[in-house]
Amino acid sequence: MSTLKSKILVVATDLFQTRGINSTGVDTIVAVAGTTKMTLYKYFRSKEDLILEVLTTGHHDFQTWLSDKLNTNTKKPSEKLQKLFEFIEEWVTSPNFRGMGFIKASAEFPNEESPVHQLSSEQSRQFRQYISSLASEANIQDADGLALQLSLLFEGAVQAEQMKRGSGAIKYAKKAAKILIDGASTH
Amino acid sequence: MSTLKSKILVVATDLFQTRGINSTGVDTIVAVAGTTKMTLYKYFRSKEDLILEVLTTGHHDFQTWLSDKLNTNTKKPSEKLQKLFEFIEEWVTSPNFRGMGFIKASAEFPNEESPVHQLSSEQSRQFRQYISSLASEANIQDADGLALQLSLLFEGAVQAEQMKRGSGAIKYAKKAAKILIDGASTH
DNA sequence: AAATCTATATACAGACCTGTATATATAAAG
DNA sequence: CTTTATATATACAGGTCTGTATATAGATTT
Repeated sequence: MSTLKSKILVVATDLFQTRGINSTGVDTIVAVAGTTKMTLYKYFRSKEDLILEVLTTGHHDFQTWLSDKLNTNTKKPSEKLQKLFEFIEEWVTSPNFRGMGFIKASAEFPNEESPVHQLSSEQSRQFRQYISSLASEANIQDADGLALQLSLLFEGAVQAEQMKRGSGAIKYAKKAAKILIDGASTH
Repeated sequence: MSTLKSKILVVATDLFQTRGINSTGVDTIVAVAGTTKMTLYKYFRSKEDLILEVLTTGHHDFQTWLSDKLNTNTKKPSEKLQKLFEFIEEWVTSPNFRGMGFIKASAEFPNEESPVHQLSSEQSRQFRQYISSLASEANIQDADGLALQLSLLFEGAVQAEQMKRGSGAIKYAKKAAKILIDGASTH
């Protein structure tokens, strides 16, 4: 991938997260990236295309990082679920953290017909599905229910952490997750 | 309050919730409300003023409804905390439910200098504070911690319910809340 | 050295948005 | 009936945004 294209993606990810997607014009993006609109529109057909690619890249990076981390550091399925929020905390508090795109995107694009809404909604569903599969492997009865609860904690904590770095929300989310996982495991 | 003004407020609340705040122009609001821009700008100095009033009204309505409900239906402090999510579920699943304004607003206005961001952030803090006071009265040690956890569940569930009515998220949030409250009460 | 590819600089069309100005209707009150 | 207050209709100024058109500079290849 061209260095300019990836530079634009990085800058857009950052600006979308800190200033909002709709409030960030392409002029601002190219100015910060140190290029021009002509170049941006060479690599992305439209701003919507850029948004979709930012979302796709961010989600892919997160999912890859998380499943790698889980697969290399744990063996037993039950352990994976327990370690999940450990790694999420690590991700969220890392300097590379630029927020979870789909959380903000679904709020800024509430129209269900919007491709941006559809993608972010799909990514949210995928992540919940991933948690649910971990819960299933750990022999938890209501895997979908637990996955939904954990995703509520996750999305809430990420949003809080986005709004105010070092809010500590993720710490309490982790504690809550442990309690919920333990509760769901016993019956 | 003039009927036209309240009509504009109701319509704006609805459109902000379903289409997003930034994506809803004042032309659309007055068209749906059956009036004109001149009238809107008579009652609201600017669109930002309208947004702030929508937020204030919505939050006030919710807080009033909730504390009334808690005060009339329960006596013991510990009961209030237990009943909290019962009533929240009732609120969220009621036909009148038009979402919690501050959740969406804080996502659409991430700039900390924005008055809209400041108000929505303050409302989120106030609600958390209210939960914390309930927890304190129920003699829970880490009242702030539990309040943060419950607010994560609440905000996550409301957002999920906003995005897809009847998602059932609030039901699982309620179950999770019960577990967390019980856990925090025993030690 | 000539041709080609990539990025820049700049201007602009067309759309949309907020907020205001002006003129008109309607209805209540003196 | 006349005055006054309230709402409408409509047009528009000024700004911002996306996306494109045009001309130019630099660098690499032939």
